[in-house]
Amino acid sequence: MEINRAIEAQPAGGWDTPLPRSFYEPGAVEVARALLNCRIVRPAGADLLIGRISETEAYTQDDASCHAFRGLTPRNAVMFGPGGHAYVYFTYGMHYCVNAVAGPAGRADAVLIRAFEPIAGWETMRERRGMAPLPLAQLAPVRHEREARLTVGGPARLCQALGIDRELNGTDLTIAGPLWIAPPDAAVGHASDPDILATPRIGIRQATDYPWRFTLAGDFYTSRP
DNA sequence: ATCTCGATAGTCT
DNA sequence: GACTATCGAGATC
Repeated sequence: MEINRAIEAQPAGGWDTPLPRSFYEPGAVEVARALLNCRIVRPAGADLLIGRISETEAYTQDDASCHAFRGLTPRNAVMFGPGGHAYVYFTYGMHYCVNAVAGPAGRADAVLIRAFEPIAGWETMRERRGMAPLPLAQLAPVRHEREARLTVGGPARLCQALGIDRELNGTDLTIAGPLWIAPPDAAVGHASDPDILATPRIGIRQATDYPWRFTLAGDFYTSRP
């Protein structure tokens, strides 16, 4: 297995220390693998929403299913900028999805964040998703079918849980602002290559055979392989 | 567990 | 005018 440069370049740090721009410089496939287990962080008023990224998809500018495949438009403009920014798009008349832009400026790659494990702020996430609060006795997220529906099973669910909409399009993910991505928790660590599952991407009609959807073997917080 | 379908609006041909 | 990197409800097995 080849060494993942994006992971090597990643410094140690807490949830409050965003990954640096250099993390996003490789292409979408490499960054998509490296983002597994990293933490997506979203301040929400008084509390903080944090999730452990558990499912990603890579989109490269050479790939017919990528929004940037047919060139620059107002919608996909942030994909053509430097890596480490959020590309948020609106689709099907009602849903938002978030990507982390990858590659250097001029290379329009992006990584779709499809699922995460709620780590902090799950009460707020449930509220935003329109789900009933859990019983008071439950002090932490439980690995339950109902709980998975919170942030797993489609990329628009996690956007709803985190309150991500078009206003966050273009957000710099390398600074601690309204949305950023931090390294994995030290106790969790980076995904090791042998644990990463690569399967076809979901919901596309072009280039359906590229195995560019990444999950972790045995991870509860991912839709079925 | 797996399916079909409707909602709903922005983007591009 | 067609299509969409979707979700949730409801039907059906």
